Amino acid sequence: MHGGGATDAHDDDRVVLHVDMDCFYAACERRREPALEGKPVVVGMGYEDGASHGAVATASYEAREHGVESAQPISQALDALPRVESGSECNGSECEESPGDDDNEADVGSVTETTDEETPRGYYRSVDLEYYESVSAEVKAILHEVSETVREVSIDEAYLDVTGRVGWHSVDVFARSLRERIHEEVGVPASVGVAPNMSTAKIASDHDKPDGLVVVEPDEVREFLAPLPVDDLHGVGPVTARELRSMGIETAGDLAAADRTELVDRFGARGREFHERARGVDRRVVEPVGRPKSLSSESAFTEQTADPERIRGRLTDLAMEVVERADARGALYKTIGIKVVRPPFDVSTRERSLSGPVADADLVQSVVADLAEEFEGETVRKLGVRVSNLSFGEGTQSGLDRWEGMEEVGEETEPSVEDASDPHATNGDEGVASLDRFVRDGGTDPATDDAEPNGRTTDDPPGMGDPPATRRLPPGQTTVFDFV
DNA sequence: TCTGGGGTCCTAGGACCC
DNA sequence: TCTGGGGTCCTAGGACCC
Repeated sequence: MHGGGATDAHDDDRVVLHVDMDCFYAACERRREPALEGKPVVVGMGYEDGASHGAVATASYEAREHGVESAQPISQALDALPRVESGSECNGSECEESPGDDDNEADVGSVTETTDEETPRGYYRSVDLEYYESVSAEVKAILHEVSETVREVSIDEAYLDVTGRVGWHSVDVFARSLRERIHEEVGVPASVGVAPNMSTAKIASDHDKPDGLVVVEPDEVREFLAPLPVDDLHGVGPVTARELRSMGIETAGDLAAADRTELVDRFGARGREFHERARGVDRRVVEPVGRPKSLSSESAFTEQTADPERIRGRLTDLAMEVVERADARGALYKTIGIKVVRPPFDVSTRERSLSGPVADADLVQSVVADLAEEFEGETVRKLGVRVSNLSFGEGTQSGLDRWEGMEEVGEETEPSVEDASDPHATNGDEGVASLDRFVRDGGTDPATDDAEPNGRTTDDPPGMGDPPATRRLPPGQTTVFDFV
C-alpha cells in the first residue's frame, strides 16, 4: 500500500467521506428504548424529568415537525409539543409499555389529565452523555476499521479519507455498505457525504438527511454548491449570513463569484476561506484531532442568583470538575479563567496566565476566587471555569519525573522537576502566600525583582525561577474539596 | 429565540522587547 | 523621549460548531 498518500494529495485526487449520525442523541434513546421508534423524541440538556428548564439538544424528525428545534429552550419546545406524561396517557391506542415499569419521580401524577387524544405529544428525555459516548465508540470503531485516516470531529461526526483505497466508481457501494453496517451493528442511522474535500463532503452529508448518501464527484463540486444558501457553508452563521446577504450574496454561487478582496476587507481571514469553500476548494487534510486546547465546565442556575454563598459554591464545584478532567488527561494549564453570565445575557470572561504550566487544584481555586471578586454582589445566571494554554506531560503521576515528554514547555522546566512532587521542598513558601509568585500580574513579585518589571524576561523561559511547575495537592490538604 | 454546555478560531488593543 | 517597525504574549469579546 502506498501509505501516507492522503497528506500531500491534490484536492481533486482525494476521496473524503463525512459521516454524520442522524439526530444522534434521539437515536441513542431509541436504541435503548425501542418503543420510541417513530415517535417524537426530544432530548434536553440541563433538563430534568418533569421540569421545563434546559434546552433542546436533539429533536427527532417527528418532533421537528411540530416545531421543536435544536437549541430551543425546553419551555418553548413544551409549548410546541407537550410532553407525554409517564404512565398517565395509556388510554387505549399506543403505549406498549406495561404499567409495571412505572418509572421514577418526575410525573406529576394524574393531575395532567389527558385532555385531547388529538394533541400530539413528545417523549422528553434528558441527555445521558455517557451512554451516547458508548454508542459513539461503537460507531467509531467501525470507521477506523474501514479507513486508516479518520478525524473524529464530535460525538456524532467524523471524516474519513479513503483515497487510494476506494475509487470514485465504487465509493457509492462503499459508503452504502458502511451505512448499513453502522445501522445493523450499532443500531443508529447515519448520513454520508462523499466529495474531494472536507467542506464539500460535510455539506453533502447534510444534503439528504436523514439516512442519506450523496456523492459529489470532483467535476460536480461547483454546480453542486452553487445553488445552496450561504448559511449551508460551514463557518457561516447567522451573523455572517446576514452580512453577506446585505452585500447581495445569497448563495454559494454568488459567494464564489464575489470579489475576493472585498470579502477579505469585510471578513478578514474568514472571507478568504468562505470564498474558497464556496468554490469547492478546501485543502485541509483529514487528520486525527490533536490534544484539546482548553477544558471548561459551566453551569446555569435554575434561577438567577446574587447569593455569594451559592456563587462561591458553584465556582468551587466547577473548578473541581475542570481540575479533575485536566488531571485525568494529564494536562497542565498555564491560564485559568472564569465566565460570568449576568442577566439578560451579558457574558464576561476573565482570565489570568501563570508564569508556567501547573496542575494544581488549590491554585485554580484561588485564582478563580480572585477573578470572581470583581463580580461580587452581582446577579448571575450562569458561571463557568476554564483552563487553557494546555500542555501535556508523559503520563500523570509517574510521568512527573520523566519530563522530556513535555510539549511546548521543553526542557526548561526540568530543573524544578525534582520538587514537583513535593510542594514543601521548594522555597519555604507557605501555601497561599505563594500565589503571587505564580501569577503574572504586574510586577508585585519579589521573587523576580532581579528581572524586568512584570516578571517577563527575554531569556527567561516560562516557569524559570518560579516555584515548581507542578504542584499537586499536598497530602493533608484536601479541605475545600471533600464533599462526598 | 428569554438562552444549555463543551469546544475552536479570529480579532483587536495593549504591554513589552529588540 | 514626540517616536519606526517587527514580533510575541496577554486579555476580552465574539462568531461559530455540535
